Amino acid sequence: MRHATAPVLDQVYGAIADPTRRAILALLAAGDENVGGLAGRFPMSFNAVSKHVKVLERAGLVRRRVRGREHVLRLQPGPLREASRWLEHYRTFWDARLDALEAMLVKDARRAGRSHT
Amino acid sequence: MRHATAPVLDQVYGAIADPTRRAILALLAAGDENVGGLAGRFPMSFNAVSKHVKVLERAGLVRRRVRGREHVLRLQPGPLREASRWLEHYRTFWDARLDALEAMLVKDARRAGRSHT
DNA sequence: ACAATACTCAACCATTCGGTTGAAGACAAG
DNA sequence: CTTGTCTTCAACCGAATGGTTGAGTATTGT
Repeated sequence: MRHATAPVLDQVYGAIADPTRRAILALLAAGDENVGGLAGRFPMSFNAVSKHVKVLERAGLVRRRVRGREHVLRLQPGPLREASRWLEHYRTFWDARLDALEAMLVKDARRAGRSHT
Repeated sequence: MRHATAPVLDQVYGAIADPTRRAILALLAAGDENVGGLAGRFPMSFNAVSKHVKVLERAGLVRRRVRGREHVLRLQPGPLREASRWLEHYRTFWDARLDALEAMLVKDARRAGRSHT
């Protein structure tokens, strides 16, 4: 159970931990945009948005294509797939583990009930 | 497409963005543990681990039950399910969006090919 | 009663983060 | 060529993070 991709996960989960960045991803899902197009939709400076985009880019969630003076951003689904797979895998694993634990507790409770009857 | 649960997501994704905390969750999946039991497995101080546990607790991923002088931690799957659902939902959505976009590009390329043949 | 154990709390430190402003660079349009 | 537009870069700021150490608080064991 080794995490060769741990740094990627760090970056991806770190990136989507911020609501502004999740919103940017949601906007980009509706179509490519340049930085200014995104910035207009947030109550913060252009530069702040530019920084958020850079974080998403470093996490591999967004690709930038420079076209003239505009930088057009496109969603990049690969890392998200990976992050989702990791979470989903562990979630089912943990769920199963906790279900088993609960079943065990129920069994114990039943035994205890029988013993003092 | 509203995010009523956004703060929860912030905390959960923020929590699992750290490799130490992911490792703690993995350990707890193998069974309940107290803080010291976890701390022994990491190359950092007891207090550092205690802090990580507190972060996981605040994110709702772990529940603490004080039993005498020991604090025994148990995995709490609820928030993880939520985080996983969110990611999975958006992932499929984004995948579909990008597939559609690619299909459109392919169609355009085909048209372009026909036009200059 | 005393010592050891399992913790938390508080202070501190360096680094990162999320935001700002101001400047400079690259391109477009007049 | 000059002006305006789209963007990055750099410096700065306050707050949060991830780590440390030191002290204090319960609880357990002798």
